[in-house]
Amino acid sequence: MSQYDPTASEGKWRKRWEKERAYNVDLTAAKNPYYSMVMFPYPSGDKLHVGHWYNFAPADSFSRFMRMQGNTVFTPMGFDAFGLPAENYAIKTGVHPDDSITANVETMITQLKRIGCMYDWEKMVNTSKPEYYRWTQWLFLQMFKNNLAYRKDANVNWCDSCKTVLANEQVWEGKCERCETDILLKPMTQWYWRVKDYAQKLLDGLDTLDWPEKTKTMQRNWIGRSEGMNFTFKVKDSDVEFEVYDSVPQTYRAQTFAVIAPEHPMLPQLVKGQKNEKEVLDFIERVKVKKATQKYNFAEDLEGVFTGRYVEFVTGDLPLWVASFAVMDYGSGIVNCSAHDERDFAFAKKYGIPLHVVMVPEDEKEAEKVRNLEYCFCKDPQGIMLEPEEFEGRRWGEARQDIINHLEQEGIGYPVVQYKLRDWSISRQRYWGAPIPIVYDPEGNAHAIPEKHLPWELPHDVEFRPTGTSPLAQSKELKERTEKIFGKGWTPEVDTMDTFVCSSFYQFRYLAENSEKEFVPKNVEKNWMPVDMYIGGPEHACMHLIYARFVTMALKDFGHVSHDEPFKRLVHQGLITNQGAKMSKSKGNVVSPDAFIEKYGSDVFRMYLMFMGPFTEGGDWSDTGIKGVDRFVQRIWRIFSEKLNKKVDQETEVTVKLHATIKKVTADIERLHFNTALSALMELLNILEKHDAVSHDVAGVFAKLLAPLAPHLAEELWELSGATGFVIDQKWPTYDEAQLITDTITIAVQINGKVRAEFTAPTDISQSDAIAQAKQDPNVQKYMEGKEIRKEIYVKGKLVSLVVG
RNA sequence: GCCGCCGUGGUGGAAUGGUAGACACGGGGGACUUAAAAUCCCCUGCCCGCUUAAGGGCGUACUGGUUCAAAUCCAGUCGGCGGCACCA
Repeated sequence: MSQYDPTASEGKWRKRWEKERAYNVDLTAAKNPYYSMVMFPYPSGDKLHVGHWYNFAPADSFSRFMRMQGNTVFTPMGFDAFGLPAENYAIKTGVHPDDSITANVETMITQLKRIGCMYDWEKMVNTSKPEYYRWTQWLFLQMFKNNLAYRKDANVNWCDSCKTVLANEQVWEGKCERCETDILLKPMTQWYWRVKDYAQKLLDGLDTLDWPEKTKTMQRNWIGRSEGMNFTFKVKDSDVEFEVYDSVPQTYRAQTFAVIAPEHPMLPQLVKGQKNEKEVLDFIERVKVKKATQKYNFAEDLEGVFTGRYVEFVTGDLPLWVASFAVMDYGSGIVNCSAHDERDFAFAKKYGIPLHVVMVPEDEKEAEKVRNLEYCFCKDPQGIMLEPEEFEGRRWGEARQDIINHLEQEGIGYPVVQYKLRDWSISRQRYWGAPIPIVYDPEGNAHAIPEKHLPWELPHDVEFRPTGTSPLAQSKELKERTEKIFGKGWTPEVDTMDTFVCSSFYQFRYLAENSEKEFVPKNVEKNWMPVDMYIGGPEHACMHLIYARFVTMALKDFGHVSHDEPFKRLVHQGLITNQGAKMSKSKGNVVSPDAFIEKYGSDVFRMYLMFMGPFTEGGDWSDTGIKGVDRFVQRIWRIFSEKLNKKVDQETEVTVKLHATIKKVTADIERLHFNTALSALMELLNILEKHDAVSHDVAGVFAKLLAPLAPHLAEELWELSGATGFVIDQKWPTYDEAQLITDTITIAVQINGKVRAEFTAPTDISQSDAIAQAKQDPNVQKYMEGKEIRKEIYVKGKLVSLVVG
């Protein structure tokens, strides 16, 4: 009895695929292009972990399926190679990031190849190589040229341990996401990209995408569109005016005070010369740091101080307070406050600021409580308006638009739309990233580096030890290069770009085949974009996946690409945990695939991951179940190598099961239900095992159905079945609906909803015959005895339901 | 607090209105073997019944509802997971 030897077989087929360039795609000539991508990995020094396999292997199975369906499938692979880990490693060991990354990429490629994916390695990208990051810089220049890049002095999130600025997304509960050090504030000049300009477009585009609803909802919340009105507040005894945003302008009459964010740049000027100037300034300093460095808690951290200033509004002169809860990055940083907002209400109560009620509940008892300021009544569509008098008696929800129109007519305010989304800070005070292609003249003005000087290379002569300034500032070579090209006194920008910039456009660079001449060939881009299927983790829902969409939209507006959206269909794989916990080095619960691959081969391992449960749900790792998949593989091999026979009178049972399996496996892989596709194949095998011989045709179909899931074994089986060529080049099998029909069927009989009997009948039995036959069953008769039949239902081919009573 | 998802045997899971537990893992029993591994066969939701059986009851987190029929749809409750949370 021959044993299947996965190690020998898998190596053999990988070599043959490579030799015959089975997975290399001619991008210009492709028919039915299907672009299938996974989120590219970071090349860490560690080996591939279960999470990588769980992402890449099922994604590959889907790609293989699409290929056999007649598509030219392009699945590239690359490396998101810039970023902190390599730099931190360099700081620790002195190994240059370029060296460690190059080595890591090499070992990672070897490991990735063992999965047996259809990657077209000729189109690989590595974001840390000059031939890639010249385009990262080119992208920056496009943004700069089109006024989507700007510089702004801002308090940035500063991690004193990593010595770097962090994006809002990288701050976790006031701590650095990486090292958990408390964030400090540091004023710095940063480059920003105007994502906010695209807020509406980013929002609208979501409706066109085949993405998980959950992810779309997360993006919608992240973008945070809100409709309301702006009012103008003039500061009393001053020329200063503020536009103040209000999302519930219905209750504008209730406004009795206003608050300003502690971070507001005008604040020092406003309080200058006030009696309590020092008190206010001290408060601002303290709260600013507190807000930036720890999670703000509405109830516990509610505090403020009176500025001594008043603002003029139609409701009178409102005292202006500095309040901890006011946010600088939303609206104008000034908030109008009323009795009809939970926070405002709590704040006013705490500091004894007068409140004025303009809306009450319908219930008179409750209304009385609200009038007496016993609790805050807000945002209830049924609330009854007391003011303004033109709207007295109307409902809060229903009167909204009328009040807005009224306010607009009266010139008190004007409608506006606000977004929570903030512009993207792309500057990083780090070494290991793409240098920002900007130089400064002796007066300090920013100039774009002309494209002919790209790639603007990352200098090599830097110390990695963080000093608080950007590492590039130490490079003599960079300084000299800048002066040589631009003139004496010119200085280079020393910040590098956020790695999310690198990963925002790689889908185009795969298509460019690393071309130096163009960002992406127009015809290829038009033919292949958008990406048909993008598979990766849900953790990127609000960063990478918004940035990539923004960049694509911007590039389309600049005329470089032809579509607004980069990823037509998105799927998130589930998470594989170990003993219920996320696998991590610190917990020491990381499962290494290596031992399993060694023992069972890559086909078994990837099938086991898929067999564990639904792809999008992940699951908890267990290493006992893999045996079952190994047995499946060995049984396939044994059955086909022992029972294969040219002359087989195929029995109906086999034919029916075969067609049913084709149908089920096809539907299941389409839905990414790999677990049930596999169980269908196991069922088919269980049937085949009962028969003495198996035809070459059946073996061939089995090989094809198996090809997406176990690519190596399928080739071996295809060869065994006597066929030539690669199984992956074959057409996906089709089933014949007529062959699914059996001679007899089993019909269940329900009495009052409970199954009491079943009988076999000809497939084409009529409704009346089925019901008649059901009634003849002795057990059924027992339940019908002395009772009247009230209703008879026949579900074709499945059951008879009788209602008696 | 808000939004979303989920809850099924000892375990992973299957079934998206039509015979709950497919397919596996684990467990029990048997065959083969000097023995073990491997392999093969049978049993395996819980309970009642029985020499064997026929049959019956209960059962998809909980409580109700809709329906001839509910794991599936609706309402509420409890538990778990994920995201957001000062956005005026």
